[in-house]
Amino acid sequence: MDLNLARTFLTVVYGGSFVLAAERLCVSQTTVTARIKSLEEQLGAQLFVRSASGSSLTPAGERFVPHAQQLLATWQDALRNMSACERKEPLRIGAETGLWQPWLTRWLSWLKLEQPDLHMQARVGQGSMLLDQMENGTLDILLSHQARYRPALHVRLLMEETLVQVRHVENPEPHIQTDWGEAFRQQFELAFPAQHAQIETNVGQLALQLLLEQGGTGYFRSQVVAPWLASGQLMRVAGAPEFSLPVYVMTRKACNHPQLQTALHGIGQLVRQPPHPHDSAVPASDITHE
Amino acid sequence: MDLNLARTFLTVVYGGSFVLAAERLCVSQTTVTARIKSLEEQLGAQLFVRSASGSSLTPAGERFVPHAQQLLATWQDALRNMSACERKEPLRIGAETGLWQPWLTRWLSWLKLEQPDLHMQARVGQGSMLLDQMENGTLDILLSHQARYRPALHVRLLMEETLVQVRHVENPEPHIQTDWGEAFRQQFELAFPAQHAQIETNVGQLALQLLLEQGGTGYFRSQVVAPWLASGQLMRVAGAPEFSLPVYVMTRKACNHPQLQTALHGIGQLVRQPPHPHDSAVPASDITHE
DNA sequence: TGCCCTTACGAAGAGCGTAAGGATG
DNA sequence: CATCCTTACGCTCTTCGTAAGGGCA
Repeated sequence: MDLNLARTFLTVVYGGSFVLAAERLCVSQTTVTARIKSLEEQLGAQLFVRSASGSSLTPAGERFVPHAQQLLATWQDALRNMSACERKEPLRIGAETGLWQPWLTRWLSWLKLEQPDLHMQARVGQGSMLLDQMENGTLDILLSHQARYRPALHVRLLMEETLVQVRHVENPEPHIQTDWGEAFRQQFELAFPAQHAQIETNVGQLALQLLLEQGGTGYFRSQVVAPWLASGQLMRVAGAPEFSLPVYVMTRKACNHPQLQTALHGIGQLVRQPPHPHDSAVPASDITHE
Repeated sequence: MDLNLARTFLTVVYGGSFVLAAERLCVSQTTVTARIKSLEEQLGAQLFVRSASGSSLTPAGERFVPHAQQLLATWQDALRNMSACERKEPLRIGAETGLWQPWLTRWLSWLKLEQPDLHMQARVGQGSMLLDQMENGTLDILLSHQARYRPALHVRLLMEETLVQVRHVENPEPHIQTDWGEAFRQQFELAFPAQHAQIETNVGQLALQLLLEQGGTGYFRSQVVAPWLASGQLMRVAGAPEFSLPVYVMTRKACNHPQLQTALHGIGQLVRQPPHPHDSAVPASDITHE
């Protein structure tokens, strides 16, 4: 029995439906189905009554609730107790400016859920500055678009995002340039040798907000702009090349923080998940929240 | 976190070494290493001090013991509570005579460990009789060398054992014939048309015991006789053909006993494991225990 | 028809065993 | 140098996501 099953069970209980639980747990709905099914088999009893309006507990499910709570509570307790005597030094996590949304934020909340008592320190900044900190030993783990290979560092390619050029439907001006890192800059200058941006920024969300309000053209991560492309507010610029934007996660080999592996595992999980409904379904509020 | 990790942890604690824990859990020793390592990573603390004379708890490990116990106890409690209101009808398990050792015995003890409160009924007998019971609906799950395909039954090939002919090193007489089932009998008569056995039995272990004490020749499962072949008490009969002996597990599709899946899963696990050290290392005592 | 859940299936990852190597008394 | 544990590697099974289907208002 995996404690994930108990957690999934309770999430369904609290939410009242598999769909909602899936969202809260950041997994697909079929995964919730499979987990509940597995739990039901192990317990030898049906836990939920499925209906068109959601799922409600059977008597057996009702009786399992306190046990599930106890299991999770015991585990949390154990985590607390263990980390209590461990080094109090925080796990220092860095992310390049373009990456804190949504990856760093999701990552931190995942970590907080998983290790409630973990002391962590999050920094957002220029890639090269953070890379220096990694080498200094003043940063433990870094999310960046640029990799720097050193004997003391461990580099892993997390994923490849795609940058596409989009424009406001009505007004293609001004040209807004986002600093997506050194590698992108080089590629971009090769593709558009004579182009000079009217506006430059180092935060994608800022550029996007400007573009939506004032009009303009610029490069953005395809996942991020997908909802506006769908709604017709933005459109792809015909003929503009796409760029690939790798994301690396780096760690110091010398870092022996006990939760380093946990953190690495967590970010690995997150990037494999599809864009969360919340992230794309309510684009307007996403922007205003910044 | 999987509860297996907690169970493994406690087994190591009680036994004092990874090797011993591996034996008790019927897994390889590297598996124990991996599980403990995983647990240590999730807890962010080292649990054992490894030494040449075994493993002892670190302070952190010491503190984790009660939590691990609590986790397992809670889960056992949940199982008890769930099955308490379930049908009281026992899960009826059958096995053909040749299969109760070692498979049925291991299976039952695994089930008892996994589902302490499961009410079960074990029957050993002639394959055809048990097959009839399956069709009658008076048996839920059956381990047999013969398959019978019926719409109401679900058949799965569990594994293929190999029968080899062996003889006592000094004395090849008498010829002892074990009834390994219908399929084997047919194959055997094809291979040895004129042969008539001096002694017939329907229990392999009985034949083996006779053969070891009195001398003789006969067909046995290769895994079972391996230790005596190695020790030189027995030898293969040159030129004698090998026979393949399939093992099927059958279930009634109509059976909705809540623990049926658990049981199926368990036997699937067991057959994938190598012959347990105990089973082959101490052949003499194995025999006398019967 | 829309919502909620299940089934089928392929791909990625986890778990486990074998074989070989390091440490420690 | 024997015992106990770890590492490396390959295989298998599990798990998860995508796509498609069923039941119920």
